[in-house]
Amino acid sequence: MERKMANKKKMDQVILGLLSHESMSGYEIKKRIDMWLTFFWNASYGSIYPTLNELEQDKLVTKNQTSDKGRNKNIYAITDAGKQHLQKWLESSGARDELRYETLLKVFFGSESGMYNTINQINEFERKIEQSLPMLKMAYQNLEGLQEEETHKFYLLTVMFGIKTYNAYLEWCKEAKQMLESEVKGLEGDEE
Amino acid sequence: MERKMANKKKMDQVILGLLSHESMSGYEIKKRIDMWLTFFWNASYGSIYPTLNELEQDKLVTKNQTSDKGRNKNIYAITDAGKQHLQKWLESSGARDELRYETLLKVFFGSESGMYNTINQINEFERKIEQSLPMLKMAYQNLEGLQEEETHKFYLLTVMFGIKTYNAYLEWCKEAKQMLESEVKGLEGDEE
DNA sequence: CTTACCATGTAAGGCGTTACATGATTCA
DNA sequence: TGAATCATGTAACGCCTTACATGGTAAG
Repeated sequence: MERKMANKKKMDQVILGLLSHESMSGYEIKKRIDMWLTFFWNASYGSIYPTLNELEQDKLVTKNQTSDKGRNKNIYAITDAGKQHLQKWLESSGARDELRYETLLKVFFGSESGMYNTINQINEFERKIEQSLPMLKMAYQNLEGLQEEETHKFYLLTVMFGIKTYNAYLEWCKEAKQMLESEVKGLEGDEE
Repeated sequence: MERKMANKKKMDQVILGLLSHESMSGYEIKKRIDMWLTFFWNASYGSIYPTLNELEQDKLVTKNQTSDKGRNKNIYAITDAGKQHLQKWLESSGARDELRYETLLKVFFGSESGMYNTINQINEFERKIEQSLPMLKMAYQNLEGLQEEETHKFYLLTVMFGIKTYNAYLEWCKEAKQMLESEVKGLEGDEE
């Protein structure tokens, strides 16, 4: 064992990271990921709950079953071993940063579907970005005011990353559409 | 069947797209992906060759076995059905654009490893970007001169996207490190 | 009363990489 | 002669989402 991989499966670290800030349930972990990490990381229950069990078996977290008004809830807490595990990963090098943009694929093959279609695809992309930006900007403003908490500084950095790249995306959308539209004007009169 | 999915597996479209430009072998497809799409899409032989067989069975491509000086080579060509399939996808909406940046995860949990480590992680990220940018800029300059070819306009758009976002990343690296370093200066004298 | 949310989990299966396996040719 | 590149493919397996399954509580 241990021959393959050496990479992948970062769910462990995401969960340990969140638990290092605060003990919580699997359900709450999912909410935090969707709230704070969704811009650059995603997770489903189908990977969260099994991972929590693995982490418990490896003694990196402990499970505390509580019942709040008859409703069962498993609160997980990180152990010292878990903190060490997290730290080791945080200090390791070789981070994998992956982009997988179907929109760019469609743009790349744009000659097969024409300029109008490509413009439509860019518009759809632009709308998605424009819808996401306000949330990032709100997060930015909220975090700016909460600088006393050590963790917030780091949250802020990731939010800044999101805002910067999304603004770059929007600029690109404008320029790309201009390029494509200037092409169309050159052909003026050819279309009915 | 057809109940699940409705999304995913874009390898078909990537291959059809490349073959719509030019007939080629699986090996050559891999090279093209690594050359042109690597910034926003990746593929391995383990997914290319099986997909080519599926596409052939579905009559979306045809295989032509040739032997070039005793060396066997399978040249694939897109069929009319394949072109229709590609077109349908190009014109469909709901593109999935996904980012998965481990570096940002490490930054987000930066409070657990400290400012120095986070700066190191950002430096590593910065170096990777700085190494990739020259290739994108070269591609940009090459494509600018070849505007008569219809396909090149669209290649250029994706290259522009890459350059713009990478520049935004580098800006972020600078700002992020400044924020973290100003923090360190505030504590000057605390370290031995 | 019914919708939304809280809460936990499993099963199936798609997707894609890694590693392995093989062998020819080209170039230094 | 040995390394790099050309060229094709498979097996194993890890990762993750989707869909399913269940049931309680809060709010309108």
